[in-house]
Amino acid sequence: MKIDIDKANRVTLADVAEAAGVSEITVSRVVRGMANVSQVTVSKVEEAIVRTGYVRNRLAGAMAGAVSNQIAVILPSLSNSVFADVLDGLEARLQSAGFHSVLGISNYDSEREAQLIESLLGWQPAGLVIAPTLLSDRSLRLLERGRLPVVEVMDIDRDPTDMVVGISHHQAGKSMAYYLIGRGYRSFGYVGHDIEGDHRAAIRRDGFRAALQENGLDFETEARADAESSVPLGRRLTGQILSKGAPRILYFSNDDMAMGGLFEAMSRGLQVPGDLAVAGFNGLQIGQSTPVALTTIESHRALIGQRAAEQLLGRFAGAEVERRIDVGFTLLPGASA
Amino acid sequence: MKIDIDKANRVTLADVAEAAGVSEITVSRVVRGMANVSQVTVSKVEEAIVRTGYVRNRLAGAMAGAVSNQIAVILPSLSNSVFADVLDGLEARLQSAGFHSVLGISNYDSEREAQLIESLLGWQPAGLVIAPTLLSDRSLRLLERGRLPVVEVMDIDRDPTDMVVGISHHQAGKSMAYYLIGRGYRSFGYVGHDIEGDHRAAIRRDGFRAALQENGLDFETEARADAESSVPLGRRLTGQILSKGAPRILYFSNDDMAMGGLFEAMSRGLQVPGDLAVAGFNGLQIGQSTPVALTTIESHRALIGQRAAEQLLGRFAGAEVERRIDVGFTLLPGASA
DNA sequence: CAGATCTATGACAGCGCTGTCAAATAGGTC
DNA sequence: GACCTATTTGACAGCGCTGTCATAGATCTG
Repeated sequence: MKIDIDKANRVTLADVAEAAGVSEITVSRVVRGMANVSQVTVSKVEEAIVRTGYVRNRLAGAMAGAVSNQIAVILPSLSNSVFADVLDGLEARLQSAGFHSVLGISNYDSEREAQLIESLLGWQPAGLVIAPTLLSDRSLRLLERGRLPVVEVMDIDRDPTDMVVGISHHQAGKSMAYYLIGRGYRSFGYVGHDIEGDHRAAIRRDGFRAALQENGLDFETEARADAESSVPLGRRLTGQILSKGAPRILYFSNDDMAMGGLFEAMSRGLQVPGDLAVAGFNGLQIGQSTPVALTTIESHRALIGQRAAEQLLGRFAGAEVERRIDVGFTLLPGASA
Repeated sequence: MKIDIDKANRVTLADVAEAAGVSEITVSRVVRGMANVSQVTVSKVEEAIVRTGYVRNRLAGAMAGAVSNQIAVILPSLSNSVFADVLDGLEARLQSAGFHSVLGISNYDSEREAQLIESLLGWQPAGLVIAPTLLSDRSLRLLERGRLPVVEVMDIDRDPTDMVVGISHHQAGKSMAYYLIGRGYRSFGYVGHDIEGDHRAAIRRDGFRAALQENGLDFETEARADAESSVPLGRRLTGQILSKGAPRILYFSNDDMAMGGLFEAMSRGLQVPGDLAVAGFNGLQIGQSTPVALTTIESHRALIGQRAAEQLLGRFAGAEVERRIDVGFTLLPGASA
């Protein structure tokens, strides 16, 4: 389904040129803020632009000049605030440099992801930012052929096609486990959401588990569901675990889930961390405002977006930029574990 | 700052045409899935497309054919999950119809908003969706001149330029007040964030207050800050109010703030709703999972996005669509008030 | 089988802009 | 004033695609 844009009586450069009594190219120069136009002409043209109500046609500009200020952005989801945060940081930085993002949401579906890449590439964007689900071969081929700067974001645990900005989720998982073991915990349980789709959550869990095993430990219980992460899901699964004798501490796949755990414990009148300790991942603001602050790992999502933008901008400016940026994570030692 | 797209050895329609031994226009027809091409030719061309690695150039297509599948979307913020939800609903619907959104974030700044409109309009989008901050005259002129379908989203309390999808925030405020008065509350306080920027919050407050006044009541206390809404802010302001003798119930500018209030009360060992009752707005999922579920109003944000998309799609299809869509709100009677 | 009707394919122009190169004008120097 | 170096302006082609109109076969009708 496509639409006719009203082509009739649209104001073009030629119209402005005529109104100002100069040539098209001169108007073009003024519009683009180029230096080599006399002050007098600039004012004449600017006046004519206002008078005619000219709006720049970037389509034609991008076409003729082989430049674009659009950046393709592909994310797995927006209902998860984590990606909204990344997008927020990205947009802020891109926007201040005069770029716009064109969005695609893959819903953790790698076929859809490939389609999106192809479709968005068709707009000849200047760059691409993607939080990959599980890049299919087709996707990879498209990216390579694209010959445009590509930044993969979120996890740096695997090798990027071009550039990558994020943190090591494996390390994040491990770090949390080390911290908790150091705090004296020995009896662990895991509560997670759909790990098939969210491979980063899976990597964190693996890291956590690896650290446990280094210490001769393992998860005693697990509760998982094939659904997107959410507070109610965390609550429900925690309820399940509690009803069959819980471990001393629960590691959640992320803060949403952990908040659910916290609430379920509170509802049952359990003391956190006395009766049940809780740890999450992401460092969501809300988790730091609960009566018992959540022990979690701040994943600096907005910063990831920002850095991704900067990688692109650097490339555009012709700079040599690093292929791999680790923004690092911060363990937030709350009262919950 | 602009960038050279690698123009060299890019595969064009002409290349595919040559490879397939047909004319450009025939390839174009195949690419666009038009009916009037023989099956034999289609397969030849498809094979050639794969062989050459052709990627459609939508820039040129949009330019030549006066069609675009881009939709400009302008939102005040993304860190507020409310807008992320709208965007989520919008994207889902648009994407399934083959459209992409080009994003702009105004940061509640109406000057910025006007710039974004102008800039995004330059990409000749097929439509525009905007959650207006406070449309300046300049913005309005741009929209009118744009001659493209425009959907304003969020609040339907004022007249739209073209179409509007949302709810009446005034009514939402009123409804909550009526409900609470009906529940027997008589002593009210208000806790709000930056009302200058977020005029919808202001409208809700006005509605709430109007309903109070109809009953000979008014807010006894108010606490406000010139910051974006957040859980910690809600908590801090609630703290302030509580330390100088609180009213029986607090109406918060939204659920984030209300969650903060809830947590502050819990921290102080107050019973909710026994010692302090709490009401919010938005119906965030998390507020329904707390030990004491939040009394709030579900604002159906994803639905707003979805409907906005449908308005556009309807227009594109040439249908007569309503100018004003009220998606309605749902009062969620939680245990908190 | 002439004439009418489809179906499949192509030629051509042009969307609105900008890169390139050339020309005209202004300003400076001895 | 002759010559040289900016500075400012413009002519022209072409980016890659699609709308329009034309043409050549194929199919049908009585």
